[in-house]
Amino acid sequence: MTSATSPASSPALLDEHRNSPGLMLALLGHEAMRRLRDAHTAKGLTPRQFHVLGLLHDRGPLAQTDLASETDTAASVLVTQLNPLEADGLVTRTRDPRDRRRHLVVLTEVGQQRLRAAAAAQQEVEDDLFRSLSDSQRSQLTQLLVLVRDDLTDGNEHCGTPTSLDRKTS
Amino acid sequence: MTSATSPASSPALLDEHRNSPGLMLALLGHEAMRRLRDAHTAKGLTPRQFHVLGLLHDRGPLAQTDLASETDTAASVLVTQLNPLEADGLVTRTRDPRDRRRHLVVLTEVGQQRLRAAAAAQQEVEDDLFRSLSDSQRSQLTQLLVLVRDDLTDGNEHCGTPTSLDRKTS
DNA sequence: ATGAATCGTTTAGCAAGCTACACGATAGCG
DNA sequence: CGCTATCGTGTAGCTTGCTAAACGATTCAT
Repeated sequence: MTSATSPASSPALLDEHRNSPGLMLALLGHEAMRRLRDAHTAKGLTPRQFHVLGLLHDRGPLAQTDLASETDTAASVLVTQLNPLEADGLVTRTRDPRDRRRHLVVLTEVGQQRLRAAAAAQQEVEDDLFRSLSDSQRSQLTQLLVLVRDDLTDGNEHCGTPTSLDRKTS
Repeated sequence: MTSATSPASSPALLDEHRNSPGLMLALLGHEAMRRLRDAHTAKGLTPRQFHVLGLLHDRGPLAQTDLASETDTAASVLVTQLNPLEADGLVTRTRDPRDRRRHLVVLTEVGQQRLRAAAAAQQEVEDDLFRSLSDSQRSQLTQLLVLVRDDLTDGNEHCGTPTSLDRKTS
């Protein structure tokens, strides 16, 4: 009988991990994503669609290939995101006169409105998420997250991290 | 050279949101979860299984109902997590003499070893995630995340947030 | 003009995670 | 004794998000 009812040997592993930044980041991030997603779907958009609209807003008309690479989605997936957008008139697809294989995706007026509405909803969610923080705490958190993200994306995009990045399968 | 076809009206929405704490939290959390998950599966555990083992470690033998409620999983799901654990000898199921309907789930020696190994791997992942932060920055981040989490779980478990919690179906 | 490559699209299929329901075994109440 | 509730289990099905492969249309090099 190893340890019937006595967690004798080692100190509480779980409680120690409960406040570990990694786990909290993962868990809170999950909750945050859930809420953001809900905010967007309430406006009739998937997160990906929001991302696409944002890209079009900031960069002007783009071909689908560009959108696909920017948003890191397979072309075949992107199509399924664009179809409802076009059907709802948030976006138009017109053939690129220079290269008639391409579809230029253009953000419409209605699309801009929806984008703004969704962005506002997202802002609300965010304010609610961090309502427990003071302004300075919130910007502190932002700064720290920026540091972590920039480090990670650097490691990702430059070469690959020494430790254990490019793990695809298995 | 702003843009090809004039996103004239409003300022860059996307770039503004790129550094928003909510989005970063969601994205980084996603990445963190992916890495933690990978660390655990490399040790042959699902995150849930890790959670279960941790609970057993800290609280001693538990009945499945207790495990289910603690980990917030349906009983029928818990079973599918426990089966491989028992098959691998990380855990034993014995009938509770007091209530022979119950199965007392006990963490074995091997289970403890696996748990510790997985915990170590998780620690590694975490150190890698936050390698860009100094010690004080890291504990700052931890503190801020604790604040946010405690506020959120309070709102969740006490009553329900005023804004928009209990959204089940839509 | 012909063949190879590219862009967009469609469809089929997979995988993870979950819910819902039915079932056998046990407990406990009257 | 029966009736009802609980615990653990298995199974069937759904959803979401993805990958892979095939295809028509177009471009481009030769």
